[in-house]
Amino acid sequence: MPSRQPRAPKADPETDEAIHAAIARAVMDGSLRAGTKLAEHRLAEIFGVSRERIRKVLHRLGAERRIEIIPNRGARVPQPTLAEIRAIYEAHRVLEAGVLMALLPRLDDAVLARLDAHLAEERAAAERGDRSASVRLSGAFHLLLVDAVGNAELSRILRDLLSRSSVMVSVYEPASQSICAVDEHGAIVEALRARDVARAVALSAHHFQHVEQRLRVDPGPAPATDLAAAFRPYAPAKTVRARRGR
Amino acid sequence: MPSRQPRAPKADPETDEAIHAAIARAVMDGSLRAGTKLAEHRLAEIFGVSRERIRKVLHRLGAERRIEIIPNRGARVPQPTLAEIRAIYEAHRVLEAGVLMALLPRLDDAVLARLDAHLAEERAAAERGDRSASVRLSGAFHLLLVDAVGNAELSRILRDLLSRSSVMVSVYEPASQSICAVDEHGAIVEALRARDVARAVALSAHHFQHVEQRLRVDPGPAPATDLAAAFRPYAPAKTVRARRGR
DNA sequence: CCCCGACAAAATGTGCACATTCTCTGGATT
DNA sequence: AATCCAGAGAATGTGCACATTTTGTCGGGG
Repeated sequence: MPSRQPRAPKADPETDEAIHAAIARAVMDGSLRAGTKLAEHRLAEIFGVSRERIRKVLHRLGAERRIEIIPNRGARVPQPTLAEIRAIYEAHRVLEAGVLMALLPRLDDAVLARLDAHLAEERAAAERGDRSASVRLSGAFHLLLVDAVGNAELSRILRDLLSRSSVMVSVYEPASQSICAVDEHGAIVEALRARDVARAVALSAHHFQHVEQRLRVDPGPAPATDLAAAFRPYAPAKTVRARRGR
Repeated sequence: MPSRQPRAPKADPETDEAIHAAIARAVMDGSLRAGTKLAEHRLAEIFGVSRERIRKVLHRLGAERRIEIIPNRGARVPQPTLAEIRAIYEAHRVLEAGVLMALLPRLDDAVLARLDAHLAEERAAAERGDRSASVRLSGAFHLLLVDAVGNAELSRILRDLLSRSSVMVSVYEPASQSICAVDEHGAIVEALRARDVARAVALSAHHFQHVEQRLRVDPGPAPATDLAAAFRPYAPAKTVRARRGR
């Protein structure tokens, strides 16, 4: 009975994390078309792991609201409504208003120096025309603000919102324009330096409304629907079989 | 070889939800001492289900930050530091400041009427001396505020914070005092009615700081550590075996 | 007397096989 | 001709057995 072969001892403790990050990234940067089905068996083949492991990762992603899981019907890449996306931006805006008010008592030269340094980075990226870096740094600016408050809970909540809003940027945001105008970030910092909270809050709200209004009404063309292609850098070549002409 | 008995076909679709709710409640209302180990096998016995089902529920609770899961070491009832609890209250306070500002444009007679009705309920509970209802209604007041904004994301975030802060109330909150002074809630509503946002925000902040300062430094006596006893209403009697004199 | 290493027991993690549910296709009936 | 039902195929859900890791204990050495 125990004709059991030794079985590959690849119980990497960080494999789960890698798969989780890979799927989260693919969903967030738009490599996978909204509505694409994430079949457990396909993903298990692509990543070369057992189905149970994929299953666990998928459920975790579902709990994080990064993908959508329907009982007995599997996981799908979510297809958020424009209204839902605006709701996330609005939540971010409301939260940041509170953050700015809470930040005032903790605002010192060190924090302002860090913000100035970050603004310099943002301007450099904008001048280089590096859109990818601009998007990343633009988000990091808001994280810098909330981190300065020194409350881990707040940082975690805002980080979550930010990661989910960045999902849709690639779909709903017109590529021709830069995401966050650096000047708007700079204006917020100046208001903070002058300890004018009301103005900082107003600038922040205006900033977010600016971003919200720029969102396109209809989603852009679907990027890709082939799972294997989306995860190519992570998939061993041999596991990418000829896909069925479904 | 297939001497497999039919096996109880109890694949209730709502069993998971019931177990999840039971454990969440037990953790949140303090039936289980902070630090208590939640062994999968014990819980499986108590609830009369397979270990895998408990496992899934436990991991979900961990993702929701209601319990603490350490890889290869199992799940425990979290033992938050006073600092962590204050951080949650602070996050709630910062968030509510933003909520109050966002609420102003949406504030109409209907919302004010709902708030007034709620205040009446709170006062009634306080006069009855019904502490349990007071705690519940006090939390519901803040939910009412955020729900009035009409943003599902904000409501979800605040609901999560509230459920986690209510965990610790039973541990760190002195039982002799009422949780939220109804008058403080009433004052916030009055400030809103006068459309004086600055005052409403200040009152709200003062209110939360009031609650934070009342927290006891040292946790109270541990209520219970016996899993079977904590889940008694959910556990079939026969599964409650004589506990090992560990 | 204290500390360290190894062994044993128990708890968690994982893969596999089976059960259940859903989807899709093909055909018969109204 | 359109609709509905039935059956096959495929995908998800679940329990079980085994592997791995951790923890508590005992014995020997410093």
